[in-house]
Amino acid sequence: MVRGSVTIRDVARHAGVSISTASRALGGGSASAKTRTKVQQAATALHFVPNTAAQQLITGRSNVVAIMITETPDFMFQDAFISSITSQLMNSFTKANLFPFLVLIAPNDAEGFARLLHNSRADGMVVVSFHYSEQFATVIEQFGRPTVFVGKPPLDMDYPYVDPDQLQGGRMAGQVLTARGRRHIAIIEGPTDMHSPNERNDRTTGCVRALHDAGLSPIATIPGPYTMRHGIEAAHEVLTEHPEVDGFFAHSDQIAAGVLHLLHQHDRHVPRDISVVGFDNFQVAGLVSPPLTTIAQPLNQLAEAATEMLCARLEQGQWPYRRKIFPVHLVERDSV
Amino acid sequence: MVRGSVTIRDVARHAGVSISTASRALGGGSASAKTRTKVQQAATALHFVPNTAAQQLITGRSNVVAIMITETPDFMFQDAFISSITSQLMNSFTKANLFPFLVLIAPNDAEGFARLLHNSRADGMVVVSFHYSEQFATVIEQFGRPTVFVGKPPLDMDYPYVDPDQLQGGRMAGQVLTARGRRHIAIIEGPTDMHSPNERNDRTTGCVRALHDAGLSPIATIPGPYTMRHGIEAAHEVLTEHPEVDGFFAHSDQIAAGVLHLLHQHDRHVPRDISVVGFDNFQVAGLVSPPLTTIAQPLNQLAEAATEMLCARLEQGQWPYRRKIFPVHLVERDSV
DNA sequence: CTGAAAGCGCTTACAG
DNA sequence: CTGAAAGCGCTTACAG
Repeated sequence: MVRGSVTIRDVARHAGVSISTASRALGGGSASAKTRTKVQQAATALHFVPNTAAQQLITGRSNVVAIMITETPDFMFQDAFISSITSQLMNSFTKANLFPFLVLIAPNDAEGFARLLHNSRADGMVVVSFHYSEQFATVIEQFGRPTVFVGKPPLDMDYPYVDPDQLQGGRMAGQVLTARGRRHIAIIEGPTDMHSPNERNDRTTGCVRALHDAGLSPIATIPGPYTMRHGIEAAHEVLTEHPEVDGFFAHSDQIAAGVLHLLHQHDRHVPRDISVVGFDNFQVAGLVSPPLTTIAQPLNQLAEAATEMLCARLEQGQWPYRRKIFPVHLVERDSV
Repeated sequence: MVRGSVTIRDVARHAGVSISTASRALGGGSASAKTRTKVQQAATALHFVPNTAAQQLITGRSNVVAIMITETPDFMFQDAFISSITSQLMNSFTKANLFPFLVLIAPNDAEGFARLLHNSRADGMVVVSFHYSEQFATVIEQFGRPTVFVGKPPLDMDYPYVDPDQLQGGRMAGQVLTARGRRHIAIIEGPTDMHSPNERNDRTTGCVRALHDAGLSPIATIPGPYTMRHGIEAAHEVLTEHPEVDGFFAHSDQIAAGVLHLLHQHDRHVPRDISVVGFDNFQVAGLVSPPLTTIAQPLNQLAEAATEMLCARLEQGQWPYRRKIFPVHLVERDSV
């Protein structure tokens, strides 16, 4: 590992074999058992560490895989979805003997993204949080190596992906609200730039369908970032313009926490006066007051599936499947 | 970027010059203005992206810098200190044209650490959260490249570092408690494995000195992880064994949040009956009830200094200085 | 099973 | 300023 250190040439000499034999003995090539031990002992004795740059130059493989996140570092570490899925991905890639490289970049810095991605030397990539822009789409395309999305990619980007069943999640949220007798329901959405401009958010669509089944329509649909602040501001807006509101479907627990916070400030009792449903089932869902009824998504399964897909693609040269959708389920607490 | 793609040879041919001239024109070498434009145009036209593996093989430099964190991914993303310092480091390294590689590894997996570090191809490293073990110390030593610590390294590891003034921070905490008339003060420490076994925690030492100046000693000193749970359990222990307790110094805001939580459960009023001081001044300090009086440390300055030190070492071949200590300050809220 | 040779894509003395 | 050549440390056909 130290600069100017021992090379395979030294190992070969020490073991009394040629360089090519040493290389084979160390790797998977053919070599007699005797030679193999001799060479491996030499390598150990000399603390030989192969030069990854040279290996990569020959084989074209780095065993590095990029995890792409278009968020500011601050947000990434505060956001439970991203940090959690990222940590799961790092775990499963490491288990698969791949080396995760975090490509963390602000949503407006496509050039920095290209540089970082290139310098990661990655063989493949998983996109965790993608805020759409043409430049970013172009960089991913030019990357030209196997790439899988966590979350459905924008319509014009045809990449394999894993996703929780968003439609079903939205439907469950709508159903639990209407079943409770709520009739004036507002939807506080996540950001709109994570899918194509003309595409509707699946969580919203699912919810709208459930409302429709009960003869209803949402009284408001307000997009924004996955933050508590967005929840607070959106709930404020709804309360002001639609004081009759009696139900909220928030697209994340964090947003729901903001909604609860505002309702509490305005002395609207949850769940007596108003019901609130979240999405994610993260830790915060159990900590807010009242504890939040929410839709749980299986993050670990998403991460594992993404890893498996990418590994298969890297090893067998083709995707085992193009997409995998995971069921979600309702976690009932006290906010409905 | 695509496999089997354009090389400098293609660029040279397209520009009508030799490979060596192309290389010089693209890099910092000598070349006529005319040649330089010609080559750069060719590179752009062909979408040339230099092969970093080849560059590294020649120059011995990758421009990658490792950020080492011996924690489980889960903890890292939940811990405000680590995630915050990491995100600041990533920012400042990126600004310095270096590529941060997160080496995130469980505290017991020294072998995995060695592999990850090696595969990062890093030119240097900054150690953010170091839980001591001989194996880890050995891996860092064998890494053999410039390494700087955030936080004072264990005594037997002589690496340059940046650190907030821990001693002064502890002293401030002690002083604000004694000034408030508290006389039965417990210290809830962070982990003990982050410094050498026979070494005392500097935050504790500072606090003990302040108590000593007031003719006091701590009634208890309880180490543990930087978590809310540790705060809860330790406060419970103190309350049980030393019911006379009237002051807590928690080594992190997170621990303090746990202490506050437990005191609330046991109907001990803060700050009327008991005072609590934290450390960090993270967001949680303003959110708990009552808002927490705490010691603020300048994370961004720590990160920037670490980056500067490492950059200087990488470019000029020597450390500009071996350590840099940053002042901390007391942030008074309502818990004392 | 083993060794000599070619070559991955660059950079950098060395001559001119 | 420019080109031909050497070489970074490996791996992998190719012969034997």
